[in-house]
Amino acid sequence: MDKRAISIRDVAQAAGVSTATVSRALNAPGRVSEETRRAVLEAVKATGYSVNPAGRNLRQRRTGSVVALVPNIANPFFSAILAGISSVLRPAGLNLLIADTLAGENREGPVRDYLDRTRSDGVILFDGNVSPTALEPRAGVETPPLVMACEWLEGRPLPHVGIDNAAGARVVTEHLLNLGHRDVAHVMGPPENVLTQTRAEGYRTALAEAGLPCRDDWILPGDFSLASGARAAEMWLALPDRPRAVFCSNDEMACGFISALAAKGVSVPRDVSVAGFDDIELAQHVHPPLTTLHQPRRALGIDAAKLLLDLIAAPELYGATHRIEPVELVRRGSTAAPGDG
Amino acid sequence: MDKRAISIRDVAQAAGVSTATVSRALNAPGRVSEETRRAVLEAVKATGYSVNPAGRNLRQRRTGSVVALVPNIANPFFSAILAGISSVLRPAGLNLLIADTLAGENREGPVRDYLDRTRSDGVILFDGNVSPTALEPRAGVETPPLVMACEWLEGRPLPHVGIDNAAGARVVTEHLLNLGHRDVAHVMGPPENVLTQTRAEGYRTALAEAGLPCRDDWILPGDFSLASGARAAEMWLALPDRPRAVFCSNDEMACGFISALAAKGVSVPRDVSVAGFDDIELAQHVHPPLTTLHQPRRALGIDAAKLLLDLIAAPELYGATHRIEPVELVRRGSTAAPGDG
DNA sequence: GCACATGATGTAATCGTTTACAAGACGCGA
DNA sequence: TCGCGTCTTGTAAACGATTACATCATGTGC
Repeated sequence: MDKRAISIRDVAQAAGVSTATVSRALNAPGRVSEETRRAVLEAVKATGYSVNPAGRNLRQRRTGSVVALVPNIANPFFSAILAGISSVLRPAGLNLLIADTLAGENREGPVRDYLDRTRSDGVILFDGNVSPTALEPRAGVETPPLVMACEWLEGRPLPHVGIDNAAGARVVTEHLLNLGHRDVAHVMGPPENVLTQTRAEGYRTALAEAGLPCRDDWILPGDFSLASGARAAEMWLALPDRPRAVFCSNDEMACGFISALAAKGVSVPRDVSVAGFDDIELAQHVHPPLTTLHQPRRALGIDAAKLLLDLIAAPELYGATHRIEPVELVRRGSTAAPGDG
Repeated sequence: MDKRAISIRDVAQAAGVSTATVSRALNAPGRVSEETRRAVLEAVKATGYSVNPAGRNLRQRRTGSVVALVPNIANPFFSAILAGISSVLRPAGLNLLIADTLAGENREGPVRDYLDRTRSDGVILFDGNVSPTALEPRAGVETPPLVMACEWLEGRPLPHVGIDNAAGARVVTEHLLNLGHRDVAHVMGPPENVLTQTRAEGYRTALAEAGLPCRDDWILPGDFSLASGARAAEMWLALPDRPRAVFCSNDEMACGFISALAAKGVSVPRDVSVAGFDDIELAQHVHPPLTTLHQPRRALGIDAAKLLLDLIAAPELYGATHRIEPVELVRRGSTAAPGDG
């Protein structure tokens, strides 16, 4: 048994042809004769050869992998999306790399690292808060195609996959209004986040359409975390005239909100209706189960990966392509008409 | 501006040295004179050079990446573990690849694909149900170091990181016994799974130690899914003498169990105490919050990655190393003394 | 019978690094 | 002064694939 792994040379020798022919037989079967193709395939089987990606990548100036940059790997919101991405990438022969933008001190680091043709063939970026300079072209560094997913960068036309957040927020708010509520509060995400802003906009639009004023003191701060939802519940409790419906900008805050209320003996939805956004797994398991807006996470991942593959194949073809996945309101137990219980 | 990205040659030229010297200046600074080292670093900065991993990998016969093989990427149980892995890998200059063993038809595919030195520098395998043949050495293929995490392969001495599942299950069962329960049922995971078997063993040990018989009709089948937990609840309801305590082999089933009971008007923990295993995020948010055994998931990921790095550095040094993380019982609302409520 | 297109294959360059080996300079002890 | 180890550097050979180009045989149209 040899020490070195078998290479294309061994196959060539076994088949009695040159390495060029072996390569052609495997990658462009139409360009060799039927006879040699068979001989090569047989030699491949006999030797147990499989191509060495490092060699191929070097020659072809590719990396064979696509990187998904998420704000935080530990956030389970992304797992279904990553599964979708993986399901597209694997058949295409590409590896899925993951990294988080929060790793280390500066948010830019990982983005800069991977936004480089020698490091990845393409990037799917889930973080809309990277500094704009991180995406600037740098001298001597070719940048691979980039797809924004879920979040996006304001004022920068980049390919994007996501949902219509404003419309979604509007649907949720209208659901509360349709139940008969006239006083609807809103718990916001982190202020600088595009999702926060867009969802708040949808909320305001729905109120305006219904001819209702938008009261500033009914807009409560948050940061998308469970804890901030609980804090918002405290603020809500302290309001002189508590609105009987609350739309939280994401599910985690809605869950935190509900559980903090439960601890204070306030009943949902009898005393207050609470709705969320995202339809994370937790949403259907809290008590009461959460009314929320469903994001098709696996489909989003699949879309993002497909779009990226298209861009890799033909970088110039696409301007700022957008793919918007449809969303759906999921009515569960956490919302009800003001009188009900 | 040149078309081709800048390579080590450009740096060599700018610094007036050979490429070998540039390489040494960057990778083994002690082996060049202080003077040339400075010149090289300056040239690097001036040109904006960064090493091309494909070239390096080819020469060094490495891939620069480690792959985590999970049964199912979409399962959020793994996200915190992956975050832990990533936090160790990144500083070490390694990429984290993820793939699932369920992708495609055969469970072996991805394992075979990545268990190859030309494909990955190391593998962390979370699936204990891969066919043993998938790990067999193959002619012409060098296998990279492999670390089993969470699950393991019976009768095969492989490096492993995880917890003591038998002891954990025993602690949970003892908790129920200490509350005063004498009748404790058990909901099992998929029969062929090592975790299922080991946790069941811990359950039986605890019963035996307490001098209690282990009744076969109180051992209910399941498959680790929420739905199977709900089905187990139906079976429990149908039992002639319902045991007043149930230990579910994982949290998902415990949650399914509880919510199915709630639908039937059975109250937890008043009518029956329910405990789980894992302490997934959901556990603290169901109603009532679940008593369970906490697995330090991030720490497990960190451990697995560190062990793998050690193995990569010195493959021969380690036999079947095991690293066992301590676990902890988390008492929440789902368990109580038989009389309470 | 000739010019030329077509198809199949081999030769060798190339991708960008690292590193074995060699070589020159220098200092030091005998 | 000579021999030898140590430092520093350069030359060139890998690593393993793909592919531009050349070559040669064969077939086709006139």
